[in-house]
Amino acid sequence: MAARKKSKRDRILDTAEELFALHGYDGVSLRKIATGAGVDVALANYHFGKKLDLFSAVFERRAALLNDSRHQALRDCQSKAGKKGPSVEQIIEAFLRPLEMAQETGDSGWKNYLALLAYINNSPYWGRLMMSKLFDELVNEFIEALKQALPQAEEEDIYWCYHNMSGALTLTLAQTGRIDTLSGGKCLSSDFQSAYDHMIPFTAAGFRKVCSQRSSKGKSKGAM
Amino acid sequence: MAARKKSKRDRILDTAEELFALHGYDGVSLRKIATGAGVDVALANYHFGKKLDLFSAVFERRAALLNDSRHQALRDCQSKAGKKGPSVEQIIEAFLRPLEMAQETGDSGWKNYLALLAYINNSPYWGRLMMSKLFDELVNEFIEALKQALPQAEEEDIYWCYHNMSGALTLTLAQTGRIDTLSGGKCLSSDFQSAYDHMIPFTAAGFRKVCSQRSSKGKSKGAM
DNA sequence: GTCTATACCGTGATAGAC
DNA sequence: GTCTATCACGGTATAGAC
Repeated sequence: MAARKKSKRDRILDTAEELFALHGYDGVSLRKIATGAGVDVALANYHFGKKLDLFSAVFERRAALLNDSRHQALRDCQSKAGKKGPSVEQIIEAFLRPLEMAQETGDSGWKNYLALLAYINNSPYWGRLMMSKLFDELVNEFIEALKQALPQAEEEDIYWCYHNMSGALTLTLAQTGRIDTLSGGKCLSSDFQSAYDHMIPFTAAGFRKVCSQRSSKGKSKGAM
Repeated sequence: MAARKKSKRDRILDTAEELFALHGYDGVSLRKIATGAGVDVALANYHFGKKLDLFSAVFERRAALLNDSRHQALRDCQSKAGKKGPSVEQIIEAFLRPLEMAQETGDSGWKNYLALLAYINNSPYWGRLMMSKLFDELVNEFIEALKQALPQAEEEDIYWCYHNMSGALTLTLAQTGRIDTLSGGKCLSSDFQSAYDHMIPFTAAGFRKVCSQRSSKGKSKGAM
């Protein structure tokens, strides 16, 4: 590992990323971060200011890279698909596979970052505060593509399907090991390929089902 | 509200439930809980012992009730279905609707409890520690029923589908308001009926898709 | 038995001295 | 960049009031 070649600043970010992902914002002290990174307590403050600013710095560090690779995956599948546009499956593939690839790099930093993303996205407090600024633009691109792939769909249905997909993804990113226990070891949270190979057809089928039946909202809607 | 009629002990549990759901275990102090409940700091200690024990007490308080109503819903749909057994849709309905009903009681305690469940289930730390003891038995009943409804399915596929369903549910329970923002107010986290009316066909379609195609594990499997 | 007041002592975030 | 002081906050135990 070239870990010891990293600057102290980067080691603080890496350690903070790991600990915040595991214990959340309040479960981690600057002292533990400093100890883990092998630096003095005050250095985090010197580089990043307040604890909250360090948290934001960690969250922002990899966001642009992630958005770029997902954006690029969408563009690729769109140009491959030509004028008719990509299918639901292809769009979802573009939305999800870059995350699998990030988790599968040997770099545990990406695994930790994505677990942190899961923590933030699932939190009523942090989700409201921090998700929109970094991820709305990208998500809206995908929502637009999905609307075009499902032209008969009601807008609300698309958003609810996206919500369900996002939930499945979030739990996958969180790496809780729950599926390991439930399945008696037959499935593993750490088996990313299996996770995404199942998640993609699962969510695509959900989109197709919900968005093909006219108005699944339960109320009395008429037209087919 | 009959809130002022509650015992101090119950007010501590209610306040702890609300604050833990919003801020997580470490984001809440016993002093804030005491203040919120209108009691002395030491009273939580008197009734529940350590902070961790209070956390567990909150988590355990409604678990049996919840398990009972879901268990009953499964039994009901099984006896209604007769010898052929219930469909995937009916089983998922039995798994999810009791949660919608709990969220829709005027009692905000259930909403808070289920948001806390989302926090715990999505946490790599707490999930490992606390989910199995209270919920494995019930989940395994449902997994068994699903296996019977999808006899051609590989066991791993069932578990991965359950994982995806659990993720969609978890994000719904968390009440993050993210869908409100993304949809520009067209969909609301607080609109439980819409949430479950979409989640049920979405996840059922996912189960059917993944569990009908022989082995979606990606490797070179032949048939279908 | 239920509850309050209070004390203890560790931990934490942050700022200022070096 | 680093070390150290400060000062608030937090978990918990105890003594005793009601």
